Amino acid sequence: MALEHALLVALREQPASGLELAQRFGRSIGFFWSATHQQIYRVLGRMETDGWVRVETVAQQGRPDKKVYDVTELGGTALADWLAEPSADTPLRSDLAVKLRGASFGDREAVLDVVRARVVDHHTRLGHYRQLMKRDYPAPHSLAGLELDQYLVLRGGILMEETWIAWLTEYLEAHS
Amino acid sequence: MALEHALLVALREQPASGLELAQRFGRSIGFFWSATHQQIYRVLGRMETDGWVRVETVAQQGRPDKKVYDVTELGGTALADWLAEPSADTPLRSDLAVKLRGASFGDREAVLDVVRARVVDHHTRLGHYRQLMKRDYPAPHSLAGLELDQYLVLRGGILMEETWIAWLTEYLEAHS
DNA sequence: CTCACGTTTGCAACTCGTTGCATAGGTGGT
DNA sequence: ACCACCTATGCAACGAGTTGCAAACGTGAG
Repeated sequence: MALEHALLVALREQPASGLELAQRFGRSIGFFWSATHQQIYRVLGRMETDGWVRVETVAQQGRPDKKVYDVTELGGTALADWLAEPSADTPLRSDLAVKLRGASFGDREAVLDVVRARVVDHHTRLGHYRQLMKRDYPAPHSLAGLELDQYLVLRGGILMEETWIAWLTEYLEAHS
Repeated sequence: MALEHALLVALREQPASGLELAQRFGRSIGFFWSATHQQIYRVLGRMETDGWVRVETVAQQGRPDKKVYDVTELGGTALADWLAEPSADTPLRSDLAVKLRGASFGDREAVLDVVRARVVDHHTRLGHYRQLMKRDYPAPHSLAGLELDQYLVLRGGILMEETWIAWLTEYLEAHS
């Protein structure tokens, strides 16, 4: 699918090793895409044989060598092509929504507890995002290009978290 | 993951055949969970061997027989158990977000076109949801139990669509 | 020196989801 | 009769994602 392309975007922003990519995915890009290190290694290998990335082994002090990947010209055009493709919108895949809908068929109070726990999660994440926002983009109106895009994606993460909280709160209030 | 449980919820609402389930997933429950008929057939088969559902072959006039599935007691308790489990929140997995972030590395105008197309999609879907809302739940405050839950999930679908539109609109405006 | 620990890379097995195709019953047109 | 089409069920193959484990390298503690 498109983990390839997510990696291309990440590597164009900054060349990195597999593990560094995995860590970055836990942060910024990971708002909208996640991947484990095993998956990343496998895909990087495939991308290397396809000639989308080149690799350079870098010695480190006090640590094993790392293999730093960078995007080739071929990879760059593959990315540009993909960016221009129409993208089908993926249905949400939320198991929590299924639980909300099915609450009548189990212990409703237990489901409400599950929902309350998730509200806490979303608040935590939202707090984290807002902190990033304040730290990295204190003056959004002066941004342009890559930085503006990064800001806008973080902004989307915040909007999504706020929506989850609003929705789940509405659910809890309707059932109280 | 939890397609099993989504099917249990659907079948508890109304026993159905595989194809009917696939069609319903294109609608109501499908706001937050989708599945093709092949996948549904496979999972229904597994659920039958596990004793979660029972099956009854129903003759129809002018059509091939269909196999109507219903939830067993064992399936009911499996569902109730799952409903009470905490549910980890799934990262969003949106390839559009990756494109937004990577737009600098390709043709920005092309990416904006992709975004505009998606805004249209979301508007279409939102219109559809609002129509369902008006038709099926004209008086939300009088709802309770299963119907209230169904209403609230549809409500969530609407909130999500509105958020997508708001976000993508903000993106377009920032780049104009 | 050895052992526990952390880092980086990687393999293997499994599950889940998608795509393409196949089969079988039935309708209606020519 | 034949063909095109719809409904309903299903198989097989592939690709994507997850989980558990392992190997290789280095540091620091005892």
